Amino acid sequence: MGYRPNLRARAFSRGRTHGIGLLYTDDAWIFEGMNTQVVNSLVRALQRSKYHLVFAPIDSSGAWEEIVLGGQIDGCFVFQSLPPEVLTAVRERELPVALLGDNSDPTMSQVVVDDMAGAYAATKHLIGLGHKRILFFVHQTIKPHCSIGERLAGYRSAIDEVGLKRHECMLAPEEDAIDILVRGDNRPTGIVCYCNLEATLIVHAMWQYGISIPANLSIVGFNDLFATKYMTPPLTTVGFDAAKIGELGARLVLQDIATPHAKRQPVVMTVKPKLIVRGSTGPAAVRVAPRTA
Amino acid sequence: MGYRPNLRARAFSRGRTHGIGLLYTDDAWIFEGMNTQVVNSLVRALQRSKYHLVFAPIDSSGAWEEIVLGGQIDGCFVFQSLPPEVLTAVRERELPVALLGDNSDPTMSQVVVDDMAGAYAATKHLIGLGHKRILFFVHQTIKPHCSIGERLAGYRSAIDEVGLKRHECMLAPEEDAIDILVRGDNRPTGIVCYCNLEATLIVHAMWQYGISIPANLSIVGFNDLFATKYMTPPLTTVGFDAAKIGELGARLVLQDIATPHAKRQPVVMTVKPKLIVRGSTGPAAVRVAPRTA
DNA sequence: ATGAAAGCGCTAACAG
DNA sequence: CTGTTAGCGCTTTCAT
Repeated sequence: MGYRPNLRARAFSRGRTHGIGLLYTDDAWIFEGMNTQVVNSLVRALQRSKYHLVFAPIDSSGAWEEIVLGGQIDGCFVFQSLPPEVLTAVRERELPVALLGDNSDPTMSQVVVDDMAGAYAATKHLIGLGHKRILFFVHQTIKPHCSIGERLAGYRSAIDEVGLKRHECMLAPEEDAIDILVRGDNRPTGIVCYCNLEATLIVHAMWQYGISIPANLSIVGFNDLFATKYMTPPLTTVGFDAAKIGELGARLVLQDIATPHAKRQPVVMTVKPKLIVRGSTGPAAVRVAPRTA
Repeated sequence: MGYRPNLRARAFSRGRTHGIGLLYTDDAWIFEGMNTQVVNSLVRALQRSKYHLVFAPIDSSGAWEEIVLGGQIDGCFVFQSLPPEVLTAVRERELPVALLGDNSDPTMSQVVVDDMAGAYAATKHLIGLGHKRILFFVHQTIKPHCSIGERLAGYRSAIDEVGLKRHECMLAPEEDAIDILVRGDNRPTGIVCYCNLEATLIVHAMWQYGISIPANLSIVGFNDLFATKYMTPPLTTVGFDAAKIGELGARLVLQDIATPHAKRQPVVMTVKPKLIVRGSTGPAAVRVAPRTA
């Protein structure tokens, strides 16, 4: 009979807004790559439970404080790492929370990707193709993040296992990597990239140098996206189910909302990545002299 | 002295949540391409004014009704086209609103991109390079959207202006476009793509056929993204300032919120695109026989 | 000027 | 089990 409950009054009376915050800093790039898929699944998973996502970028305006402390949200997601004062505020408010892509605080629920396993599989793939000199490369624009260490560990584990020599180029400009790939007689024939960004940059650079992929250089990346699938050549990459992260994360905080603070238990859920072999990797290269760019 | 106003109580008392809805359907792909930048700027522009974005995907759950009719939001953005009952609800609620990427209702405020000018510039660019057979291509996965017609009109206007023949391949699978590009003696030497998706697909296909770009085929796309900038070759494309769309949109609805319903005036704001010339276009091709894929 | 009080629309506790 | 009422915490109006 046309009656509509007033959601503001209900929120006031019940002490719940049915909003869940998404706390993130600029450098988390939540609107890039796989992250958008995580966010998308977050929105949908929450909507299914009659909740909505409240975006709370942490910036100098301090608007996040209003949101977190003012009772605008019933729980929140912490996207990657955050300034300590934000975590403190969340804790003191006893706000249900799930960390997304951050494992720095074992007392909080979290969902993480098994990056180590992913990088291990990627490196093993190159080793299996006969590559002996394999570079691990992280571009300088990548911000410090736990996955860097995880992926590096996976790479090292595979390399060490077969007694190869490590070649690491960490948080460096791509010029450094190109230098290593193009100069000297002992150039790497394979490269494990931190993510699709490095892969894209390197493919682009090699194209300029006339080094063909995978004939002369094999490349593995991370992240399975439209753009990587249609690179020339299509990128061999470590993919994972990003939507699952959102679903699991939503379940965690919704569960905690329904649980009195005292009986909440931090739980960590892991999503397993898998290697997707495409055209950017092949048997260890017969080397050709690079032409100058 | 540590006092925190309770936002729920304030929302109740004042009758405003400081939330602005983002109404969209699945097929609007708001987490793809330029759209993510629009959304991102929306979030930031609102936060600057102490508002927050409430994502309201229109799905079968009908959750949007609660949000729109239940007073969960003080205004909203309509992202591309929506089912008519949603628009009706928005209108009846007299909710301040701005259309984003949709010009179907002149009685509502809106911000649009001048797609016609963009496509015109793209086509003129190819004409200027001496191309005589220029194809306009929209992939089948693109959903009906006003920009398709606009871009087509821009293409036609440029083509007709110099008396060339139109070649249009609308809402077709890429196989159709490839067919046109690869078979026969009178193949197009230039192609205007609806967006970066078509450009990516075509570049990928031509790579398989051994047709080199831009030597044998020139391609112009739409959207300026990391992925298009680092394509091989880098894509000549029509770019526009997506962040501006969010800023203007936010201004429009915030303004209307501060204005009594009776005195609100629909205003349309246009953002001008510009052609970014990169490596995927060059002088009209000397044709080579395609090798079989 | 400052301070008291009514009211927003719902929920939950309580009385009948 | 149904019907009444107090109360959530702020804003705004009205009296002082």
